[in-house]
Amino acid sequence: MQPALKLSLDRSGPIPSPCLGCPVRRDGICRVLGNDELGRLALVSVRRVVPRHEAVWRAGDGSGSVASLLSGVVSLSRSLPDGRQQIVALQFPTSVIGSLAGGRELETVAQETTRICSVPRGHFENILSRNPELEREVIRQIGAQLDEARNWLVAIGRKSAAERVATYLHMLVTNHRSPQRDAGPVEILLPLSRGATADFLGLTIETVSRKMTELKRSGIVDFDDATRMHVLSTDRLRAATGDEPVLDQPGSLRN
Amino acid sequence: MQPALKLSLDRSGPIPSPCLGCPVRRDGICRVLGNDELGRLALVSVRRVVPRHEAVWRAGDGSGSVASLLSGVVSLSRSLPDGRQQIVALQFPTSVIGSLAGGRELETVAQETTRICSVPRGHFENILSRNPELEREVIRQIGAQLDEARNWLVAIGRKSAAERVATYLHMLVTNHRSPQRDAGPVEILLPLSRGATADFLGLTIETVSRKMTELKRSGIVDFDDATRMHVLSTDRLRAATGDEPVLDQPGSLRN
DNA sequence: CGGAATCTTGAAGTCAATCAATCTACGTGG
DNA sequence: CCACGTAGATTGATTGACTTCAAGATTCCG
Repeated sequence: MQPALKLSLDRSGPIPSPCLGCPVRRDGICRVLGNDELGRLALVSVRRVVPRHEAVWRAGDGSGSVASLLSGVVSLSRSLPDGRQQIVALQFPTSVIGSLAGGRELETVAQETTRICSVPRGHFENILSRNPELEREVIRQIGAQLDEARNWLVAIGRKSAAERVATYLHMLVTNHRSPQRDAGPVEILLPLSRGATADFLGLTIETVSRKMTELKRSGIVDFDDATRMHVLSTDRLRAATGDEPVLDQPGSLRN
Repeated sequence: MQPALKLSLDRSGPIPSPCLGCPVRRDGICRVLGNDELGRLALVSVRRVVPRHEAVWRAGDGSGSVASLLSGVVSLSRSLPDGRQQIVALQFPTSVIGSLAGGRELETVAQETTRICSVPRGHFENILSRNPELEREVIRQIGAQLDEARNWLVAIGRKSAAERVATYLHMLVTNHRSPQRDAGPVEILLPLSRGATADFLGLTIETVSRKMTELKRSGIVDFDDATRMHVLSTDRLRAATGDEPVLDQPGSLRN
């Protein structure tokens, strides 16, 4: 990465009020904008709270918007005509969702109570074309999403059910405590219902449930209830994902 | 899309000689460059022929390049430490491959004799930062690849073996005769071996072979040999992909 | 022509799906 | 407050699709 270019030379002006104390100000896509552009963006942006299990927007709702995820978790999914469904991505805060390139029609559903900061597509594209730094940031974001989609492709295509579940849980751990060093037990609230988990992992509800029970019985994780998980050994969980060369850690299951 | 902006006002100058008669000149990513920039790009570009089944480059070969596919077919794949492999994308001519955003280390292998036009990553990024139109084109490309990866995620995660094979064959048909209207039998040379097809579809060689035989026995396609296919009914093939609402076409199999 | 890959085909085995209860959590209203 | 109803989750029994194992058949190339 290079030092910021001088193209948006308008770092002047006050921070627009809606953006003051925005939870995503530091890591979101808007961080590359000067206060001036940020102000223009803030003028057309709308904050919205989407309750758990409600659609953020419908698969093909015309014009479309681009939004930043402020909090919560959102699933992007696609269905076959006979109803089979696959979640193709989970989005966590600071991610951008909506009609950015690709334009594939994806069902976008809040899996937790979710707050977004939404901008009409046209406005976003205007600001985009004026801010090369923003364009590079968009490329970085889409690239990261492509990378992730391909990683899941490997998981869904080649991993066993147990490995997929472990991979999902391990991803939650990684997302939770960013790049922090591992250590003691972590408590994590699973954002997805068993059904959504199944749709994400290309499995059935029953299989997901069974594999979670196995992970629990083998002492890798524990559950207070269906959504409250304790990770007892991050190492063994990672070993169960199939992503690491096995060091013959006893108890690592692959079925 | 908007009419070309006046930013690269240097459409002047002669077409650089290597680009004269380039098979990708019209549809490749370079089409958005003026002759001036194109000339600079041509100076640092290298054409290369990669024989079937050879690596275009290795998973992590340092600096990296960005290349346009001139002809042939390339697979991008990722492996688990125990050797299980998944092809995460097939790339056809006009596509860009290499270290563009995402940066995930992917094994890149020619599945047919393949010609590429390659540029060192640094040079490409320089030209990229000078040409907003090129940046927008890159966003478009990555977005399309994201879209495709997600489509395959649905296929691998939720479709039966028979549907996956049909989807693959149908994709080849679609790629072959661009958006042309369907009609009589088409002959298509399968670019992937059975093994590579299995790695692409998340199946085994045997299952791929069996499903192809079933497709043949049901009269949807025919094979002269393992790689020379005749599509007898594009409609029934499409029906077999699972992507279309079924109109109760007799003979459409889903097992 | 011969030998090695690659592909096809068959038989047996296994993992995950399906079918079917049961259990738990939660919200509503009596 | 507890009975009741519903939705989600777990658990068990069985089925079935795909894999694995094992021969053959075919193609490719020296």
